[in-house]
Amino acid sequence: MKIVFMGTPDFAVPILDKLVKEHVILAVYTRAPKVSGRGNRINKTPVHLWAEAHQIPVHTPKSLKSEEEQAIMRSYQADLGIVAAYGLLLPQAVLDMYPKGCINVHASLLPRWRGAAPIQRAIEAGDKQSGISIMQMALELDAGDVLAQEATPINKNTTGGDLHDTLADIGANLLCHTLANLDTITPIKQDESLVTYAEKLDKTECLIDFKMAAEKLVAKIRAFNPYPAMYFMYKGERFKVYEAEVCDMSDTPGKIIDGKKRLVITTGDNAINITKIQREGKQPMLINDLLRGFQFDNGTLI
RNA sequence: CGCGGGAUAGAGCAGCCCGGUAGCUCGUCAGGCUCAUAACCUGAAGGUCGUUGGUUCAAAUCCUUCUCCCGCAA
Repeated sequence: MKIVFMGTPDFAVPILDKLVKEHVILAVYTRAPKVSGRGNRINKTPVHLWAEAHQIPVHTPKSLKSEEEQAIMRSYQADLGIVAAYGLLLPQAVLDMYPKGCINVHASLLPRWRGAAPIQRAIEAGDKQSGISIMQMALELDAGDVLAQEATPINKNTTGGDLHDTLADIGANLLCHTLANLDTITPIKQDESLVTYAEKLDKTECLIDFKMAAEKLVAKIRAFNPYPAMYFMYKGERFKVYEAEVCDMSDTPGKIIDGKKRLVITTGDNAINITKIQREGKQPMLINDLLRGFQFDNGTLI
């Protein structure tokens, strides 16, 4: 099939890799390059770079609402639009533009976790599984009829990064499988009573609140590993926490109980034993490595 | 030119401000002790102190070039 692809982050790249082998990608739409990163350089999105490497035309409109942009998109005369974490809303005119409509790859088992950060929110909430939903897009966000789903388990060690990679992979395969069988699939409406929303990740929620329950905190740390990463401040320095486990011990929340041979800090109900950490200016490392040359003062309240 | 931290033994760090034979914790290897151990004791190996040039009697340390890594902000 002839396809116009719309996507932005890393998540979309494995999907493109797979898609390009089985279909014709006429054009790629992605977010415009913007000033970002160290040195404030102008950086192109991962999808943008992929498209350039494959010599496929790239468009980076700020919006698809204008007639002009829609006319450009229409000129490709594609059969189908594919969307994977694009970041722009598609107007009805765009959805109607393609004979086969627009199909979206979403990283959750819809109707659970519609929205911006389904991968992290699923882990944070303690879900036992996540998955990919392929859906026929509707105007309302992530509300379209589901064409296919595939689940994957979330276990005690699954990080946000792990799940991201796994789902991108599943998404690529499931999308291609779905496209191959598109004519035989019966779309299924989402059960509106089961809808939940995955709030966008916010920097302000990354500062660890040690009054939280240990178990919830550990889940959030896992969900936010490796990005955006939960952290705490100690003597004016930021420490990102990548891995931690619940630990039986009770005291004033936020107190360093043991900072010499391991790092145990109390929480609202219990305590967490931090096992992987990153200092400013350093790579993430196991706590044992850090403690060979760096020590936390016992009894310090964070 | 957005702000800032860092590169020292296999790992993690100190030393740098106030130049003077490179150190700590751990790991590794050898030996010892022990019923036994991730315990303890003794000993050993292992570093052109990221790169370039300079200052100096002398540079990990002061100045300079470049490379790489990372935190913040957006």
